[in-house]
Amino acid sequence: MPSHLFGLIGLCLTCPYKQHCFCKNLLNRSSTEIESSPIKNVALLAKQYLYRQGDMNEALFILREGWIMLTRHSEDGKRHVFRSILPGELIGFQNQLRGPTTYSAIALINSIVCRISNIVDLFSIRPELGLCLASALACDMKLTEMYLYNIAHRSAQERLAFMLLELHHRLSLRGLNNGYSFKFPLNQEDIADTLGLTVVHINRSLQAFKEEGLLQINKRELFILNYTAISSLAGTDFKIFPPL
Amino acid sequence: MPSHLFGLIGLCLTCPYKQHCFCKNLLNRSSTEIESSPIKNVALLAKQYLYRQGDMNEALFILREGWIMLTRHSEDGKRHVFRSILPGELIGFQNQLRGPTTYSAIALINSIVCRISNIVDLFSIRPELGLCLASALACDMKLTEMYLYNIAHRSAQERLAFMLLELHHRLSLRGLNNGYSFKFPLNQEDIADTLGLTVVHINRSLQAFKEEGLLQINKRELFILNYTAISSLAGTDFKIFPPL
DNA sequence: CGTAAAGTTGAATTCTTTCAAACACGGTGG
DNA sequence: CCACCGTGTTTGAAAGAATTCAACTTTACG
Repeated sequence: MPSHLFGLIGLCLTCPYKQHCFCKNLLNRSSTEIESSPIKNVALLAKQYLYRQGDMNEALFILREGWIMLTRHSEDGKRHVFRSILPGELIGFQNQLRGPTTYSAIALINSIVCRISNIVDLFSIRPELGLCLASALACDMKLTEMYLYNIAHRSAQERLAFMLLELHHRLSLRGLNNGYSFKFPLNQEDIADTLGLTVVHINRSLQAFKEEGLLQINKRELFILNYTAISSLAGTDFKIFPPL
Repeated sequence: MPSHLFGLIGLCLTCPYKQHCFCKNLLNRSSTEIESSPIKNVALLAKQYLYRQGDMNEALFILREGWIMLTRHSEDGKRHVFRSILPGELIGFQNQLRGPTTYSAIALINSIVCRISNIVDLFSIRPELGLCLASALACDMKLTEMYLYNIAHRSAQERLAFMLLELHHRLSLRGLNNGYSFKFPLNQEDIADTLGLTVVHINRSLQAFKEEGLLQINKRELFILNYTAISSLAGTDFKIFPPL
């Protein structure tokens, strides 16, 4: 491929998660018709911020490898984790809206993101991307709404069961699970801040699960031992979250 | 205007909330270049459903007049209100994703919605709409995230203050307020189900506000008497939600 | 091996829910 | 015009879920 074409599609063709990316429908076209585009990979170390709440950020990002969390800090010191971003997922479009970013993006483990710096150009060259983007956002919205529902109306154990299975489901769609177990880089405080509970309470809930033989955690790997039981607590059929 | 052009732009030109609609950027163009499109108005009576959770719904809707709530019922009888839809706002795009609708849309008062039935055609004729749509979804997302944060981390009175000012803000952007007061068709159960609290507790919180002279409710109209006090409880600067 | 970060435990407190009953109000029909 | 009915609002008391605070233990890591 000529080097001036190394851009959107050039990088995408080598992306291991291209089938989960919002732009996947464009990949069916011949790549030679695609213009070069200001896209490049960025590496992040564990605990490094991609951007911070309050920044004026212009770019769009897609996670290629790793695990990113979207977090919001409030004046009174509380933190909320909006969601975990898994490979193939898109972040940063919200920053296109007027005003500074309302949340931070932080890598939990070493990660690689694909950075699209000039969105306006990209969308003027390929307006069909707009609809792809809208679909990706609608998926995020659906997920966020499910968290909203769970946090608003359900008990600590139910929320926890929902979250763990939700992550398992999303990882499975990407082949990032190992049957009923998966790499789990979140600590108990991250879980607490995702579910609107305290670390202490998450700790007790997790222990209850372990004592009842529902799951096990070992060296940042989570093993679901009794899927049926956790699933009935979670109370959600994850088929409502099909792949993009 | 020739009658075959009475479609997207024909209806839109007469829409009182066109400046708040996701498609507003297209209205700057000459309307004669726009093809006819399968768009029409639909009237809803109070308490009538626009669509129901579980339906296979294909259309996109924009509220022209009235007040719609997006609700989700769970098997155990609980209800969650995701959000109130105000004139100019878009709903139903999520239904484009595979699978049945995950929530219902119900009119609280008599309403009129604009129905766009063939989305695929519309977006193939006007691909730029995709980006407009994505921006509208990003706004919804931002709002939903703020509710998520409030519900997950803050007290009943704080959530309530947030919700009332959030509605006041969004209504103000549309000129649907009357200074510090506005038409308020929600009952206490609707508020409770939006905030993840019980009616009883909402009742007590509202009374506390009334006793301290912060607000007053009269014949479905809400009067904010002490904006500063409620605002400090709400703890949010609504400038983060600019018009589209 | 020593320090910092993460996880665990108990007891007391607080906020919210639950349950049950009463009240207010608007609309309808006799 | 009044009695009645349903929906929505109000009130009290007891129970429950999660938080707070403070201390202790374990794990990770240079």
